[in-house]
Amino acid sequence: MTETESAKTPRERYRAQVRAEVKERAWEQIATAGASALSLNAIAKNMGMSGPALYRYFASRDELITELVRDAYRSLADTFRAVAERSGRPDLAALAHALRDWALADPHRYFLVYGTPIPGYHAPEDTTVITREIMAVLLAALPESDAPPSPFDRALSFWTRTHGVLSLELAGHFHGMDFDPAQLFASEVDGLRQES
Amino acid sequence: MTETESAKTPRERYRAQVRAEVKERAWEQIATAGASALSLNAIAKNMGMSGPALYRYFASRDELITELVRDAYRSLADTFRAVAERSGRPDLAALAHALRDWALADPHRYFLVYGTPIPGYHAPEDTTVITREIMAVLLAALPESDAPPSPFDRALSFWTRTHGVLSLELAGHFHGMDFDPAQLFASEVDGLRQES
DNA sequence: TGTACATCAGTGAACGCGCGTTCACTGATGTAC
DNA sequence: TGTACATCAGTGAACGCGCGTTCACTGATGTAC
Repeated sequence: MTETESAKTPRERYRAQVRAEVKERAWEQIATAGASALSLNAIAKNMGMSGPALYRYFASRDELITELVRDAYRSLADTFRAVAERSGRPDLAALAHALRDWALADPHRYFLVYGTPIPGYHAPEDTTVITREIMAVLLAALPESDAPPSPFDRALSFWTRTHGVLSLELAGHFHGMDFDPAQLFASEVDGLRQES
Repeated sequence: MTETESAKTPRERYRAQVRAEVKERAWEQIATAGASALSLNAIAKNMGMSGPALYRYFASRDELITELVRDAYRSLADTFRAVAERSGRPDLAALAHALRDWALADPHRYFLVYGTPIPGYHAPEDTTVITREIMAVLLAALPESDAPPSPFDRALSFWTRTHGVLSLELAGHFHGMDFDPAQLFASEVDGLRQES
């Protein structure tokens, strides 16, 4: 028997399952009332358990949030990697499109990572590893050019432009304005090509 | 005696003063713990008053938040107007610079307006009047061009690009990356000119 | 200028609520012989 | 296969906390004659 995922005792499998369900409910709760309203007691009640029971699975509320943040980053990194692997040489449009889909699929997950920082909560250090992974995929889609801007500068522009549209769109700042955010998003990314 | 600001009874002046102080403390609290942690009781204690006393000045917590949101919008609109009046024909760079200064001066105020929506809270309808005012100043800085994009489209790009840099910068996503956000900000706004 | 009354700011007690977290305990599940 | 023991999931009670909000009340400020 090797040390694979499946080499788990029934108890370990059960633990993993409960942890997963807690996180699922946590996401539901975040989607309803936002990240700052995340409550272990409410999640427990929702699962038909008593509050203290969850302390078998998460040391504290902060640890749960940290897990969610990590999962969100991981999910985005996987999405980017999938795009890169599908198309041999990924182009910016494909990555942008994937990012937008990822954000729209779960706006609260997006805001958990890229929104207003949660007061008193500090993201774990190791997320920088994942962000570098995301950045690496992006840089691979940006071949070195003769003149400035450098690939790194263009990657930054990609990042700020996409988030500019997404954060305003998801926060509802385009409500009542008669235009298509998807088109604005696309043209902002497209503009990256023909700039000096 | 005319119906001017100064034609207030001492009691009215006192009320206005206390309301102002409550809001001041509210901003301090937001700066420390974020908008979702805003608490009337804590503000009252901070002012050396009992909690219920504030209900003479604000009908509810939501009304206080609404006031703060309105003041924040108002402040930005005034900033924009001041730029427009100072320079006869305001250019984008000046407006962008003013926006950035405004955001950096009080990141929490920025996030209250443009950050992750506060769960369960809905901004008052009349803020759209102020946002239109801001948009009008911006459009005045963008003369009609022969070819697309239209001034409106360029105003949108201005808006999303500036917020893209600002929201990522203020949320700390540039930490540890070796570059100057101010320069990125400037070059993003600058790029608006030379695009198709 | 003085008195009688109305207005209004602020208090303390109370209500009902939910939070994170600790703790001693019960009962079920797994392990060793 | 059966028994003895260890491990661990989950419970209910409790602690201390703070919240928004209502209410009956006191005392100070302003108004009318």
